[in-house]
Amino acid sequence: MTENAETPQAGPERGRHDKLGRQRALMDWAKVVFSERGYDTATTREIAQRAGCSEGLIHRYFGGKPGLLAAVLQQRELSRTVDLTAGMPRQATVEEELVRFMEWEIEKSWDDRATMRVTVSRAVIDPIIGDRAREFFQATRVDFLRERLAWHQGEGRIRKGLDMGVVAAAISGFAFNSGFFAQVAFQEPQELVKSEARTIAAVLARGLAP
Amino acid sequence: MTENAETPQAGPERGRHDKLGRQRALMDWAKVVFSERGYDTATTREIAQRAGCSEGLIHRYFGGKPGLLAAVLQQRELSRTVDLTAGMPRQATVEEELVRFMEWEIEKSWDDRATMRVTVSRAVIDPIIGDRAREFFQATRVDFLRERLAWHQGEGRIRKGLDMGVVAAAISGFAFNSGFFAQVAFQEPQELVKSEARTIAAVLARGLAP
Amino acid sequence: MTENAETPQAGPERGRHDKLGRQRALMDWAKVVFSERGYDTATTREIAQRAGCSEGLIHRYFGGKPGLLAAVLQQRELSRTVDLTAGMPRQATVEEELVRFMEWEIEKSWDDRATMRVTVSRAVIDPIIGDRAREFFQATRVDFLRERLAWHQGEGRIRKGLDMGVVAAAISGFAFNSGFFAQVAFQEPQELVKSEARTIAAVLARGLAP
Amino acid sequence: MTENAETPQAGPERGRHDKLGRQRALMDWAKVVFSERGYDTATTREIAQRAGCSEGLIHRYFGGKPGLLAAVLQQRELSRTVDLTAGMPRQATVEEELVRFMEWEIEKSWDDRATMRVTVSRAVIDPIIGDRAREFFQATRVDFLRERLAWHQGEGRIRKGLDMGVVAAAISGFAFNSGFFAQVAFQEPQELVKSEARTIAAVLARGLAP
DNA sequence: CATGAATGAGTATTCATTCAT
DNA sequence: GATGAATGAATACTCATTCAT
Repeated sequence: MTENAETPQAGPERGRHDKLGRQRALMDWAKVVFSERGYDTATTREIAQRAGCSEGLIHRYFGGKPGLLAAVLQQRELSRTVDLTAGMPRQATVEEELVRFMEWEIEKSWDDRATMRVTVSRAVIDPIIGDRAREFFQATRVDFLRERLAWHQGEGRIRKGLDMGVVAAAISGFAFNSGFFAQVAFQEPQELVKSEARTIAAVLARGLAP
Repeated sequence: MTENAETPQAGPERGRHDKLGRQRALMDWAKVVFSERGYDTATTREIAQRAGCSEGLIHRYFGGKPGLLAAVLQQRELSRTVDLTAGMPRQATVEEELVRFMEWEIEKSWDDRATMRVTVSRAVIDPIIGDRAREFFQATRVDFLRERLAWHQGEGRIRKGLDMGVVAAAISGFAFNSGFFAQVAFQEPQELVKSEARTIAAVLARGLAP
Repeated sequence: MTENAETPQAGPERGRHDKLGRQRALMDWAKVVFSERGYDTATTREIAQRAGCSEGLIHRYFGGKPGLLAAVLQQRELSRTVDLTAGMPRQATVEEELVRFMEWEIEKSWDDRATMRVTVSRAVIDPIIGDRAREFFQATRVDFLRERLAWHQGEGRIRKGLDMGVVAAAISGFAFNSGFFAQVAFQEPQELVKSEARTIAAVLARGLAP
Repeated sequence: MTENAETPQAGPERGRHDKLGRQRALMDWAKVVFSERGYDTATTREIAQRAGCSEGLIHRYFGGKPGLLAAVLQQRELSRTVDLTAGMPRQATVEEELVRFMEWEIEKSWDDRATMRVTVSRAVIDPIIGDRAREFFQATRVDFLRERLAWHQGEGRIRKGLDMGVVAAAISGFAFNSGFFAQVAFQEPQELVKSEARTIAAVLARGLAP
């Protein structure tokens, strides 16, 4: 739940050969600077300075400022998907399944709120980032949740006739809204957000039951 | 459902003295341009050109680009709560109530997509705008919905013991997500979004029932 | 025969509104700076500074550095063509016609050697400028000379059966070589160049005679 | 007539120690890249990449980009006068002599167009290179042609009283113009250029005859 | 010796803002 | 009051060169 991005590792010593270390430092600080200033207002110069290396590297390694944002976004979602699919065991009840899913989203959203702010702010405007963001934010999560719900449906805990794809999409959207909008953008306290999520999970579970 | 903001009135004839007409044209086109390009990427030149007047006026009237954004953001707050309370009669069932509420949100979000893009894109980054946006996007709607749900609860159509404030907040968040994110930002077709909303409304209504 | 481009008029007073004056100053100083440093090495900053106005104007008025070069080139050739066709009366003999033509080319090349240096240096490499330069350098002059020679041929001073188009092209090329290459690039003294031209004109006239 | 410079030998295998091979590869590709892009626009990176070795070597071997250009420019001076005098037997008529000379120039210019582009593009701007270029392009050829013409004059095929030095200089200039400018810079088809040259050779021969 | 990672000075271009007309 | 010409500060990106490996 801590914001690990606020104080990235210092980059490699000046002049030393360390491509990987510099790429990492650049991406880490990009997250910070982008989130402090917004994508447009952030300057490649500041990112490079704080990462402790030369501006040109941003262009050499990532193909410029837009490439850097894309790289940050990608890296973030890669690690998150792994985390989602690996880290969450199946739950015994639908309600518990939904609660876990929402809590996970809420916590993860908080962890990298910095990156999410920039990404969303940009996605709303730039269709390229928008598409990418949708894929990242939604697709993997909806797939995951649909599979879980379908399994519960198969086990007879959800009534037949409901399309789990649609339900999963809707619930995933709700979770995203809680995690990002309510919590990050509108700054509601996490406990409140989570409690709302639990309430709604209960209602939904009851509504889904046979 | 038509986008009234995409083609604002052309401003007053060039060179004519018409302060009010020019201010309106400038603000109308600012919404469009800000929403098309984002605040930073938008240029005062383009706004002025499309509004049919000179760049200098943006500074004279609004104190520059930030002032213009502020004016746009502020103006919007006036007009919306009205139609919400006025235009929507109480419904006989909870499901119908939720369906209406969500559809209204989805349609309004579409009509207003230009302004919403600007606002959200900024709100996500700038906490001050974020606060204002929350109040506007959420508070009024949550109040409205809570009152409605409480009424249904009083009528015995929703089981006791549930906090309608929490439920209303959650549902309102979901509606916002459908209307703005799914539909506007991620460009899903309105019919799909609405159909998802109806499905989830049914599930929720069932979950709320005594 | 003086190089008028070396000390252009000072541009308009700073801040004054004078679009035309600034365009002129910019073009005048572009000639100088381009010729002093070469196209690539010249900087828009220096051009603007010496012209006494802001860098942005180069982009607003001419569409950037390449546009500025093109503008300079065009203006120069425009005035030259007028000069050529207006200023040269028909001569009584073929030899005199050729001598006059060559001397004109040699003198004009010297007058704006600065611009020619840049243009040629660039034309050799950049096909766009190359094509344009060929048109300017050759087409108008070849047309002019062909017409003159055809007239002499009609008068019986040149033998039938020779294609005046081919002859004109060749002679024009030779003149260009004398005026620019020998004189400007290779720095041979003008008198020597002219005397060579006169000699060859005599030989050619004799060779063309019936 | 084939362009041997356009596809130089690939350099030595990567990482192998082969100083001489690398120097040659670097110079060969420098000619090509300089001529394709011009000196300033060419990048050491591209040259090194195409030569198949690392950028650093350009600095180690040649002392940087300017040094590489100097090396290219210098190397060329060695090889050309030889084939001129060796390869061309005396002709029986003046016209044939001129035709041969011009055709030789046109063909050589084409073969060497890469180097010529670089050289001319620089010579036009840089007086030092200009001087060297004149010596090379002109002096040797003028000497050669003067000797030939003087011989024809001695044989009574050219009228007395004409200064063969002046005539040779003029004709050599004309040949240079055809070979380089018309053909290489302005991209006229070689056959057209040659045919023009033949026409003018006939006219000149006739003009020179006693 | 050869590599390629790293540098930083330098450039064209953009744009909000000012101000002469 | 309205215009649009002019400004200059700011920015992403390039590239010759250096130097750790």
